[in-house]
Amino acid sequence: MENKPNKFDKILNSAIKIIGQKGFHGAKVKDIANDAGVADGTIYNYFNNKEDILITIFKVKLEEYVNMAKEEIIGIDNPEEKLRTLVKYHFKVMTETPYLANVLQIELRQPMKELRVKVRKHLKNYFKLIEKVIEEGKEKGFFNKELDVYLAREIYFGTLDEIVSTWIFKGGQWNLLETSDKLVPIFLKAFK
Amino acid sequence: MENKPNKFDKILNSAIKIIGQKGFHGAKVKDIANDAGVADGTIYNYFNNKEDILITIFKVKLEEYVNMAKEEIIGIDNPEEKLRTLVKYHFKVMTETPYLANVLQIELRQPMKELRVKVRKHLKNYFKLIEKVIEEGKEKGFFNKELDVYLAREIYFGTLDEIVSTWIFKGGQWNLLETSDKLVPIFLKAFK
Amino acid sequence: MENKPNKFDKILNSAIKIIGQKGFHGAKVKDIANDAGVADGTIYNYFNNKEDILITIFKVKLEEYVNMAKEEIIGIDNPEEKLRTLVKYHFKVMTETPYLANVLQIELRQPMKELRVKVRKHLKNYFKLIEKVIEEGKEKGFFNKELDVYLAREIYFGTLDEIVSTWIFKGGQWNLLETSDKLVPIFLKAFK
Amino acid sequence: MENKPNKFDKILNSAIKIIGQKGFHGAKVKDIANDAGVADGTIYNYFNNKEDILITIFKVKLEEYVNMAKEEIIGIDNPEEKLRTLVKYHFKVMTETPYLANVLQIELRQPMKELRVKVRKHLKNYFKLIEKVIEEGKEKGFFNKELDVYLAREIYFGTLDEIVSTWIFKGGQWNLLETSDKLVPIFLKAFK
DNA sequence: AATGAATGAGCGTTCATTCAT
DNA sequence: CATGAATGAACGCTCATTCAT
Repeated sequence: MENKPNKFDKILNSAIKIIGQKGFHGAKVKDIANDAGVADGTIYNYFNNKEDILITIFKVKLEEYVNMAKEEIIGIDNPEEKLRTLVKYHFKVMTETPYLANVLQIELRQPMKELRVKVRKHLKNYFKLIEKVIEEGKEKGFFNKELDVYLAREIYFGTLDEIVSTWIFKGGQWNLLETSDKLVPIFLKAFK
Repeated sequence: MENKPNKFDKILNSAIKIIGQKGFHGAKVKDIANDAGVADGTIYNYFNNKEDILITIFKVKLEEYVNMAKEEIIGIDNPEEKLRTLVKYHFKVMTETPYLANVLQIELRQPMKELRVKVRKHLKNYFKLIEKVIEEGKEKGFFNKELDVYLAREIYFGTLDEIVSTWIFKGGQWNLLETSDKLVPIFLKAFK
Repeated sequence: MENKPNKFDKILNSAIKIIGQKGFHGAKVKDIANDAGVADGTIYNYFNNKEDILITIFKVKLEEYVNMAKEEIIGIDNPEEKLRTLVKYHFKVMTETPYLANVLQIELRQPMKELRVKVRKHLKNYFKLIEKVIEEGKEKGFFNKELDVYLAREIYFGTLDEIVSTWIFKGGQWNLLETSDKLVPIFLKAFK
Repeated sequence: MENKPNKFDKILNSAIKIIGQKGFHGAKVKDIANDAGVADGTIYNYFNNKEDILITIFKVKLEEYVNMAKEEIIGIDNPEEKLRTLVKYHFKVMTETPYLANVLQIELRQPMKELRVKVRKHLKNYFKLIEKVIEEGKEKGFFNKELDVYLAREIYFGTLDEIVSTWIFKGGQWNLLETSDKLVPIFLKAFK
């Protein structure tokens, strides 16, 4: 139970690093294997093929992310405060794991349709979490009763996505946490 | 005076179609040539290489887009009305030219860094247009004097981008114009 | 009778320049046409194909060379003096027309067998000229009666060829005429 | 310990054969792979690229040649005898490995300058060997004290090169060893 | 499980040649 | 004769995947 997980994790982390640096197409299986310190062929003992690696990154890391995000808001009652916490957490993770941020931001828009479907599937739980918070905000009277939850989630996620994209694009030159201080009040107004 | 532009346009439109369907990597030069009804080599009379095709799509089509968008708001005084018009125009174009929408939405996040830089460069004028409208809204008292224009533009663009992404992802099953009717009031509230 | 020869010569000289710089394979028909100030297609009004250009260079330039070389020794009786003159003339031409020297030195060893046959054919008259001088030297008692004329010609031509090759290879850093002053006495001893 | 050298040698020998027949440009990587009984891609496990194959031929085969040539003269004291042995050995190798002879004779004059430099580099040790023998001949009083060693080497190599070129060109119709019996005395006279 | 040599389909690009104008 | 846009066959090289050891 220890050898395999170790190697699996090693490969997965190397994949995040290499794909984050070079993109899915630019990342060669050999590069990932080298970085992980295993032979090319070994990768195929843990993953079906190259696509499977990417999909697994999304599956594992987004699940991790959602679980952590849920823990972050576990003691919070106020839906507005929950939202603020989620935004901060999003920016924090992106700042602290830049390779992963690159992968999530960029590979989410997979040009290969079938791959895109598989990849976006794992966002669903993240979307659900956000939608639940917004729903709760509506129920508790913080947000507008007429607010379309799905649209609000698109505003939420699209905005965060764009902010991180720009931030990555500009080389991560500023502190995203300060951005969240300006962003959250606007969200709250928007959803009122 | 007619042949050359015709062939250039033919190739460009075929490229939009094929790249829109299969993504930049999935689109083979041969596919584009076949679709345009020219020989492979002919493409290289009009473009330096495959990358150049993608960059040219962004250059030409975004310039066209921005020029048309500017015309759309030419007679309008009210900044809120301008914003509403721009949102509608965005959704209209995406609806009417789905292949182009695909290219713009997906290839904007090029994993190849150098290519991404070149591609995003041509968004600048679109960003400027939005920022100008928001700025004007602040000056005329429609929007909050404290509003960060760049952040507002990221909300605007990120949201539209995400909405269109989801819409494409779901196969374009609903009318984006109805979405705009719900979205614009939220933007206006957010920017107040 | 004037237009055509003009253009023919222009193309031929451009071909010598470009092939001399880049080699036969490296020289593109377009490069030659550009340098000659004509359209690509025009070349095919004067030459059957690219190979024909190279063959024509050898034909025209070697004929010119042999005719000039013959004139150089026209008033000379002494076969040793003739040999000295031919060596000097060889080095002089190679020094004064470096592009041509490049072509003759390098493209003579055409890897394409059929082309090589056609190219070397035009050396024949040059070989004959040398052989005649050596023959004459034997008859007049300057050279050894037992000397194999063909072998002597191979020594003569092979040596000059190698000297020029080395000289080109080293970037033409020294004066070939000085080399001839050292070389000729050795030839005379060898053929005695 | 046996597979890898085998495959490397197989590819190298096939390359000599194919390049010897068709020239460097005419030899397709696929041809070489087919002849060696390996897949195209396998070649790139042993060589960086096509150029590298040619350079390696020169490196390996000329090193082999020089080592063997050195052994040939190992027990010989007399520099004239050494020279005779080297000439015979040169012709013997060219006769026995005609493909290699083709490659060495023809590809030495690479039109591609950078490649030519790399290729000729590996001749240096052969040149040094000849020069050493000539130098020794001068010191021991067999050759003229005034003889320019580099020029003598150019005569030696240029002549052998031209003789083999002509011989290859004419289809190898006669015995080169007989030529050496006539050539060596001329060399000895020339260097006196 | 692990290895890494071997595979071979696949692709972007070049360029000699043609031919309608 | 001159043009130069169009052609399309051809090739070096890559790299995900396999499989004998």
